[in-house]
Amino acid sequence: MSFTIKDVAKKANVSIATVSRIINNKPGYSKETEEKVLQVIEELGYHPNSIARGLINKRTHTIGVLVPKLSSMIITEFIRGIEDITHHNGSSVIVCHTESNGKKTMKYLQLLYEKQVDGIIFVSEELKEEYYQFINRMKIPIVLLSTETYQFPVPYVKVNDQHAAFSATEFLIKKGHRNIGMVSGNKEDMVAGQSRINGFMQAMKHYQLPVSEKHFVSESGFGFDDGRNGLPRLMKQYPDITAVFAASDEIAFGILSSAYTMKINVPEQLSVIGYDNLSIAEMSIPPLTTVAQPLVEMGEMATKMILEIINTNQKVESKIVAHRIVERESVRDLTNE
Amino acid sequence: MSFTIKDVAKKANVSIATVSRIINNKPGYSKETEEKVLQVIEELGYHPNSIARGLINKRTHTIGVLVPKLSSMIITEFIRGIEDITHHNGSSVIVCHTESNGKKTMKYLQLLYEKQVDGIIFVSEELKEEYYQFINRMKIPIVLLSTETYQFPVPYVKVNDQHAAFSATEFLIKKGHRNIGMVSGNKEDMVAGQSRINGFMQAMKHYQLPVSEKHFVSESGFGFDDGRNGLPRLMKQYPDITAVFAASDEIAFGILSSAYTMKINVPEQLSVIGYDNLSIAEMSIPPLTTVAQPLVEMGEMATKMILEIINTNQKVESKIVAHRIVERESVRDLTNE
DNA sequence: GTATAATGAGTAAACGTTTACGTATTTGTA
DNA sequence: TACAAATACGTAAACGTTTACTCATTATAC
Repeated sequence: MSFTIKDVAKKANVSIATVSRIINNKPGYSKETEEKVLQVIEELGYHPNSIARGLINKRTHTIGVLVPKLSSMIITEFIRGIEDITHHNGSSVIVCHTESNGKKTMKYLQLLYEKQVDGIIFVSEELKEEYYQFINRMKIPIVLLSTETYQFPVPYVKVNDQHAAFSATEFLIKKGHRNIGMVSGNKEDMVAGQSRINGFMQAMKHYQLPVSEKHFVSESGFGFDDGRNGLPRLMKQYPDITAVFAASDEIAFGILSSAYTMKINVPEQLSVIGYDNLSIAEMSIPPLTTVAQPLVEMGEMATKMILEIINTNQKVESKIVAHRIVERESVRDLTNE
Repeated sequence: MSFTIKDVAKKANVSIATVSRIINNKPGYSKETEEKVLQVIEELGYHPNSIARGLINKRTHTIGVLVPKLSSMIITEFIRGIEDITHHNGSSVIVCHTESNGKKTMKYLQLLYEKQVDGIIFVSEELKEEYYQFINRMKIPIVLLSTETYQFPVPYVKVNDQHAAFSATEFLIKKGHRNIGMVSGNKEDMVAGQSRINGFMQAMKHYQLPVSEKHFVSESGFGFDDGRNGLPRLMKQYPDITAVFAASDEIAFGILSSAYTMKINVPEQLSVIGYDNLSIAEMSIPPLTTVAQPLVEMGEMATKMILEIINTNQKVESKIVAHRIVERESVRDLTNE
């Protein structure tokens, strides 16, 4: 293998304690010894072994991230924010995708514990009791990202889904649309399911528009294919429709694609609003109007929170972050026509 | 903190050596002790500390991945393959994005060494001498993904870029196109720059088509904006163009978007072929014809290779993987018209 | 000049494992 | 029955650090 602190100590004719003090900037050595040791370190190309450090310090400078699936673009953006902050703080990240599978999640939780991560960011998924108990027993700090819990004292950062869905729907209404449908993802989904539907309904009711079964289509997930399948079904049960609220940008892309093959022009014949503001939302044709979650920033915030808990050992407050509508070209304005 | 092997040993009235043997399936204990110990482990919820294990075993079951930037979608797909195999092998991954910055790269290389990763996958970037020297001195196994080196004895997995670019161009030619342009990314890029241009030129020459300055436009990168900017420039210097080869799918999306705003119909007025076959290539409008690199599989292969090096301590062979054309709807067939 | 404090350094224990080695007990063999 | 071999365990060293303690030397104060 390569050199250890012992080699440095020997070559510099000092004790390992002194070397340790020097590389950690703890007092207790003279200018000359410092220089000598530093030079030896340089010569040898010595780098301290952080595994050994971790063992004694109980800090591994690693944080674990649990995500449902890696393929989802929204996850990618969260991770971007997370890795950014983590690396800026001299730590690194281990990402695990659970595929929303309880067994797998527990397995990864154990893995992360065994690897002694300093903290965990739990993303876009329900924090089940079993998970919480484990994390709690093992005393691993945790924060939730894009999900929440009423049951356990765990801080989170997310947008208010119902409110955001309300805003999206309201936006459509204010653009003069009356016949509005929704393609929702998995209704059972704790975080993105029912609350977005509720927001949609609430907006419709608030503006005294009828809302019934035919306005909805629920798919099994929040992906492209769900949108592709959803639109034809929705059009069939609700032919008068002029606008649709997609529960995610990926669903919206599916809708765009489906409309394209059905030769329905967006936004001339059909308006589409998405949810998330993925970075590719501006790349679609037409560019997608959507309700933005500040995804990268949310990742950053969650990371700062976990880091704060780790460093200060104190609780932090949950954060509801603001959403906003990003208007691009997929929604037609009916009001001034 | 939580329980250690000592706690288990004490509670089970055995020595820590016995406990260790049991959790590692090494011989040397009776059925009864095993049961007793296993039960205590269960009761206590004991999990071995892999930091301590790593210290003594010199295996951390962690591999490091160095990528140029995280935002690029192609990287995301590589990582998907990498994480999959890694996790299936009971290891985990630390991803570092270097932003193609030498200083940062060295910093991360040190980080990965300090964290004692078992191996490194180096993605889509030139392996500079400085990097190699470091890795070599530290004796960290490495494999290259989507990049190669003639200078150092390091295995890689990639497609033959020039060949693939040739195929893409040839595809266009066989569809009856004669006036073909190319939007290339950064020409300086070791891996995706000149060789794709060469493949394009080679195909043009092979089919006796003229090729000159006006056929090319080079941008600073391989992203969406590069495509968006590239198309107008290309159209200006080469108005007769009927087809364009984009050096990446992201560039192709930019071209699609640019064509949309310029009211140029794809593929009726302009054909576009991309490069990569990102998973979103089928989501674009129109769905993108492209030369496919098997991205996820390439990530998987690189991971299997690094794992093999780590486990067997032997060299492995580099792999050139096959590309193929994925025909979708962005290229017009001029031959039977 | 002596007592006291500050400085510069070394020694050794600790972190939580694995494992080489030693030893007592059991089993097998003749 | 006696002895060898196998089995079941324990002891202690090692992995590469950090750090509490200790101690000698030098500086400071009177």
